[in-house]
Amino acid sequence: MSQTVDRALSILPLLAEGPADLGQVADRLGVHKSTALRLLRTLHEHGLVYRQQDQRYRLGARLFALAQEAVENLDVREIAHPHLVELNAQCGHTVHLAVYEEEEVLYIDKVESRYPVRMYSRIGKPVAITVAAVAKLLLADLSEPERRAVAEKLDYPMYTSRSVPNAGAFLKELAVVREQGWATDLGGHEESINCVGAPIRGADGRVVAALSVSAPNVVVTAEELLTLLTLVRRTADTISREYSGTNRPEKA
Amino acid sequence: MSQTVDRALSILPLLAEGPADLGQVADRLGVHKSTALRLLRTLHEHGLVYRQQDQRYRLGARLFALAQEAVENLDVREIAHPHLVELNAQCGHTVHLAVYEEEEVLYIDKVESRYPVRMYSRIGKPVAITVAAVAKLLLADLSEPERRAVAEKLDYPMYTSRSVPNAGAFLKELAVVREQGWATDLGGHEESINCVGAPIRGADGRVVAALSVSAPNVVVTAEELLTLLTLVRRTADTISREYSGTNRPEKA
DNA sequence: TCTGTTCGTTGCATCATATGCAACGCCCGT
DNA sequence: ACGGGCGTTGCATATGATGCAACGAACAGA
Repeated sequence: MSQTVDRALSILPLLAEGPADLGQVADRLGVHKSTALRLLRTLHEHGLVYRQQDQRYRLGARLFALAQEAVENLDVREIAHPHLVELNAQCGHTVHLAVYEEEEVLYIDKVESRYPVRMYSRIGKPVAITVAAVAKLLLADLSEPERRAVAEKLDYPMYTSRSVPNAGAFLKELAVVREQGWATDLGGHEESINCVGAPIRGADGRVVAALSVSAPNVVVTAEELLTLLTLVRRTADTISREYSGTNRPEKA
Repeated sequence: MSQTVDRALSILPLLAEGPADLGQVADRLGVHKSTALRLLRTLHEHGLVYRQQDQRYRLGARLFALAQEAVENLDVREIAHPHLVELNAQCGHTVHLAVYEEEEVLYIDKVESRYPVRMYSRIGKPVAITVAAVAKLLLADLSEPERRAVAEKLDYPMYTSRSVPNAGAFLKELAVVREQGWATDLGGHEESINCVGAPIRGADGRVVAALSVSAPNVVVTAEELLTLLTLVRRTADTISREYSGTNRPEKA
């Protein structure tokens, strides 16, 4: 809506790909160098871009600080955190907390596994939306038309042979998840890793976040997965109760 | 330099404090509501702000994704990471990697302690600049006038009784660090935690990053700290060599 | 149910402001 | 010494951002 701001902001994803010099930025924006310069200067003043010694621009430090503050201000996260830690203490595996926003699912908290096997994931990182247990949980709660709309738009990368292959299969999976109130990812993202997840609901019953436990194939047998499931669901329910209690829902 | 962009970007730190509605944003920017609306809309289109159900604005998901991509593109981080993991494997404690940028020091990587005691820190979080070992290392490498300028500008919060109290003491400490080529934080941030750190240098000898090991007081005796020191320095030197080799310094 | 208030939204006329141009200066390589 | 590339600056133009005023919806109180 505001051309100037629009152009300025377009610079950020561009720099996220890697450092770029003034000319490159101007070209990719389709504007004159002097214009690009002024935009970059403004971004620089706000700390969003950083100028390295070779004069090329990179994304700047304030970006991290902002993302950091933002994530710390999420009330679900604050309430959930101690419970995630406890869950981790009980099962030892990696615990994730995720939310849905604007067609993306992203991790907002994580407690690392006690075991040497580590999952590659990071707070703020967009989740593999078509396969992750938390993603299924969050999307399953959308209205039927929304679910369809989103499912159609997604890509379905085959991380493994057990990844969800297409929109049809995904919608079917979402229906199951919606029905049963929990979700799994059985080697759909990484061959050797299974996850079990459960939804966290606000006072109005809508899913506001989802948590999951990720455990390596070798360690967790089918029965173990079942124990994990009950544990996970119990934790999620506890968080839901606490969240609904302390936190008035912002409108239904 | 660009008023419109400047105003738009001013909204971000404002929202970092917590969600705000249109009126609040307009007031704090000192502009008309319609103006604020257009700015927010533009930010929204780029995913930097998110509108929650109660219509208030929050910082958005893309912010995280951007910060994420940015940190992953740092080449020091990429090179250092395996060595940090190995260092962690050898000593078991939390390992941090940090860089200096625009008067801030921030963590860009972290390997968690094997022990249950966890430090509160997060990638992207600004470091307690006056006390952390990594901060001392990074600042010690600045030119003398720069050091003085920065030291004057800083606050010196007394996290503990052993925190660095003022600019004078800080500059003195930096001189020591500069001289000896390593740094410590002995309970200056958290009473019970000690850190040892060493600098990572580029081909031109300038410090490009710093790493540190953080260990709880009770576990690490004076002699143990010494073993950690040699281990830490060795790791840092290894990374320095690798970084200088593969990576032509961007100008001296 | 009606009324007053608050808050987000829209269209529009005005002019502040972002834009592109052209010229300059700098660094680097030849 | 010379030429090319790149970042930077000042300036005239008109584009596009701004504030206003009016509308509409949601809400509270009577």
